[in-house]
Amino acid sequence: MMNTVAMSIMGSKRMEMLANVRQIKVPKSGYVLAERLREEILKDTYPVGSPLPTERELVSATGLSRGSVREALRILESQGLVETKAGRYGGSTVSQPSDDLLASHINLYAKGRSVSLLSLIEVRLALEPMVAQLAAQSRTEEDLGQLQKIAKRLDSAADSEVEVFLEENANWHDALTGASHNELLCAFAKSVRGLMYEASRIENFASQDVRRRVCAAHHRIFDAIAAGDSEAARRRVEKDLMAYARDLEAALAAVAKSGTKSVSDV
Amino acid sequence: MMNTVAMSIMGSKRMEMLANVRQIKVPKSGYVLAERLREEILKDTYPVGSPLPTERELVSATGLSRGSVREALRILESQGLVETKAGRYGGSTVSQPSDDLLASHINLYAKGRSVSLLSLIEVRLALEPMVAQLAAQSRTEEDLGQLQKIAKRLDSAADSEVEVFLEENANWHDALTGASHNELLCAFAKSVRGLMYEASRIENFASQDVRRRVCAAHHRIFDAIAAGDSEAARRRVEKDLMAYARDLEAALAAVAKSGTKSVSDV
DNA sequence: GACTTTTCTATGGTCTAACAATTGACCTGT
DNA sequence: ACAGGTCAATTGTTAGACCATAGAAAAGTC
Repeated sequence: MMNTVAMSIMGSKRMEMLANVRQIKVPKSGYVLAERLREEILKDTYPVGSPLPTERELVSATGLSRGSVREALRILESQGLVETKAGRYGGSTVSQPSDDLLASHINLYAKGRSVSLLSLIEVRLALEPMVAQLAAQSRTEEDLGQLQKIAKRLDSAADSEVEVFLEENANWHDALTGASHNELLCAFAKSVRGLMYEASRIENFASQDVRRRVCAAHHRIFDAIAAGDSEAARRRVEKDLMAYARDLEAALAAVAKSGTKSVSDV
Repeated sequence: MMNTVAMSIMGSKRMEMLANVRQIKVPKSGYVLAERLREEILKDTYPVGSPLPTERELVSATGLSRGSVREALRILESQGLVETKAGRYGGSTVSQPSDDLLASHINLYAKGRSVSLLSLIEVRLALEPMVAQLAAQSRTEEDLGQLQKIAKRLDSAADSEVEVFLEENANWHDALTGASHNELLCAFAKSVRGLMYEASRIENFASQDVRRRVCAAHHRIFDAIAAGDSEAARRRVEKDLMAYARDLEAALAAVAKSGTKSVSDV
């Protein structure tokens, strides 16, 4: 037993210690390994395709079990940093995160958080005018050829199947985005466009009238980009996008009387 | 043995079949489970915090081994869709991908692909003017108070330690970004800013002169946002950012004679 | 010699079984 | 009322085995 004086002293000592120890975080072994490997990979001394140690080598190097090693590899794989192949001469290799992977993470974020359609439009309104501006500055002859080829297909699809039109329209936008020659901007723009596409296709929104207007708009944008007039390209895209946003808003108001539309309502 | 006639018949049959089977992809079991759970989670019928089945329940429900189930959970965890806690009454629960998680994936993309500093500036130039514009439209009184508080601390840090200044500057930008009340735009802007911060702090770029100019710029932006003048806010940010880009370019040109600067050179 | 086919084998993919560590609820004594 | 101990369900981790895959290399065939 202890008297009250001793206890109060201990109490104060405890307080002192508490201030120094704080929260202790004991990470799981798989995450620790993933972290180490990630650092090593990002040091950039290993070109894409370089082989990582085999699972069994990692086991003996780390002292962990194969299960933990494999969990680490799954984490890195879903971050796009490694790829794994089975079979002899298989194994894990260093990889670069793909556009699609980043887009899928952005999608998960937007869907998981039920981001509103309005927010998506705002983001698109931030990205796409810049895309057009950069495309006007950086486009190659090949970019122009590609755009023109798709525009042709798109024109002929304007009067037929909606599905085909929508797909070719997506292709056209992807080609335009690619012409900006900015990977990150590209990845952002593509995934936001994909999200809006999902959210708006349900509405049966693309009437023939709308489709004709879209084609006309594309031609004007193309001309500005072909001429290298970045200011005109930006303004055109901005204007068209705002018109699109108004149309979409009107269509939604007509259809839905039930709360805010969000990307998860698909 | 078989005669040549029979063989040629078989040959043609083989061709027919080939056209129908195509490429067969055998996915790993963990990924299949992750996919199913992801769909279920995204159906949005489960609020954040809902418990998933325990690992052993998943084992008996799917017929997979615990290892495969755990790999599936690690995948979902690194996508921010579930959180897992140990202990009794622990287990996995539905979660929303956090801003930070999305930012970290964007960072991995940019670092893994060695995105150039120029590209980052371009993306920022797309995002931040829109952030300011939206902030001017949507800012609450609380947002303004927060901004002003941080601006005060920033002003007093302008003449002292660079580190403190940089941190408060980041805080100010985060507060501004938050005032736009657009989660996705927020997440984009924050991570791109973080990447540029990393890439530019090395350069010892924030001279006292620069710091003073930054503070003055912030005040002007604040005034526009407080007044609700979205056009002015947008123009100001755009102008300041372009000035910043020029300064940065000059500083880099002065320092580095060696190739293109990229975010991986840290 | 140029080609198919077979065999070989290191690698990831999967399963089983067990034990350790964790942690919130509950009980118990004071 | 409350500090501490006990309990039990759950994740964390390991060990060992076997299966499936897929390139290389060897063997066979024309």
